[in-house]
Amino acid sequence: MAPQTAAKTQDLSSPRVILEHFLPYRLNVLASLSSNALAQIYAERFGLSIPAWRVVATLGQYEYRTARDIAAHGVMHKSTVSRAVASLERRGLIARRPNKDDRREELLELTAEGRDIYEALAPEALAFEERFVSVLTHEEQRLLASLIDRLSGHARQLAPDGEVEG
Amino acid sequence: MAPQTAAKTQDLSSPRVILEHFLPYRLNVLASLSSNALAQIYAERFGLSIPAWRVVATLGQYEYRTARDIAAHGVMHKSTVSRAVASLERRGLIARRPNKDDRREELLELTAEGRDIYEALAPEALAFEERFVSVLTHEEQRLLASLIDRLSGHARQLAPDGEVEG
DNA sequence: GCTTATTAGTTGCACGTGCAACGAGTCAAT
DNA sequence: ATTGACTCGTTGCACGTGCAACTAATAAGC
Repeated sequence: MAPQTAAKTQDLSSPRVILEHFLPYRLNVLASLSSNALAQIYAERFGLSIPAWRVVATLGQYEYRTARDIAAHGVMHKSTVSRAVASLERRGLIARRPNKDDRREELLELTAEGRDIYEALAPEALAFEERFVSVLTHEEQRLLASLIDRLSGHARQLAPDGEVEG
Repeated sequence: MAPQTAAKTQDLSSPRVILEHFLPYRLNVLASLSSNALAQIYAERFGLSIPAWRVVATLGQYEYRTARDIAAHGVMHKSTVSRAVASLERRGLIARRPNKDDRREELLELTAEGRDIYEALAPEALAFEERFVSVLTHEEQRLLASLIDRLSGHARQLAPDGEVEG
């Protein structure tokens, strides 16, 4: 033991990251759990990848969107969206239509068949979410949502540039 | 309009998923934001992938662990861990030592060099976490942690089988 | 009008990852 | 001892994804 100071041996080792308490780690585990469980619904039953599901969900919600909007909104890389869009178009689930005002971009929308899938999927997704959060009271759900919102807003400032995989 | 009932046209369309309110989506976006920001630290400065960082962090915290433990604990696929371990071993950051009691498994530990990296990384990871959650009060942080814990426990029951990417 | 910078979207490439199949080791039953 | 079920870890394969470079279109500077 050091004679001069009362330093404990613990002080000589640097701080440790306790993974069970480490927020980025915990968030990723929880996000993966929810993502994978949800993916079983849209992957096994409709053959949709995660990005494809997001494109369908965005167009189901918003009617018309450009690929760029979906990428920014869904926080995905533009190449990821590009490939998901190409795949969905090959399957006849979405249609693209050039924007006459700016011919660089294309407006995307669900076809009738795509909307059928969305309308089959949406209730199941909502039902899953309900099961998922059923351990929390409504008040806790509301609180969690607001904490996530504040953290997300702050995190986007910390990582300012562009798209982030979601 | 239907003459008999006061049904609105809205009622004819199926329910929609509002992505901005959809918890699996929001969780994934937030997890990605934190993950990517954190990855800048250990990727750019130490050349570690996410799984490699998790192996190092686990061994930094626990001293000895098997690959299987790390996979289960870190919620990763065993092949993912296997490759991260192989890569870290090639770089001389971890060492493996067969378990004499059960020669199927190998005990992993950080080498001196691996520990150096961990000790450089851990304070930065903790500092990042602090910046990340600094928008929340301590009480809110504590609350968020408990909500995440309860959701994670519940989610593991919903998706019972095995490993989940983190 | 021309030149340069910027933006939407695509694609080749490299790489990380999940899956399934496999080898090696353990354990239980007989 | 032998068989069969199970577990730890590795690896071939296919595929999804990020990155950077590219095309086409637009916008800005002059």
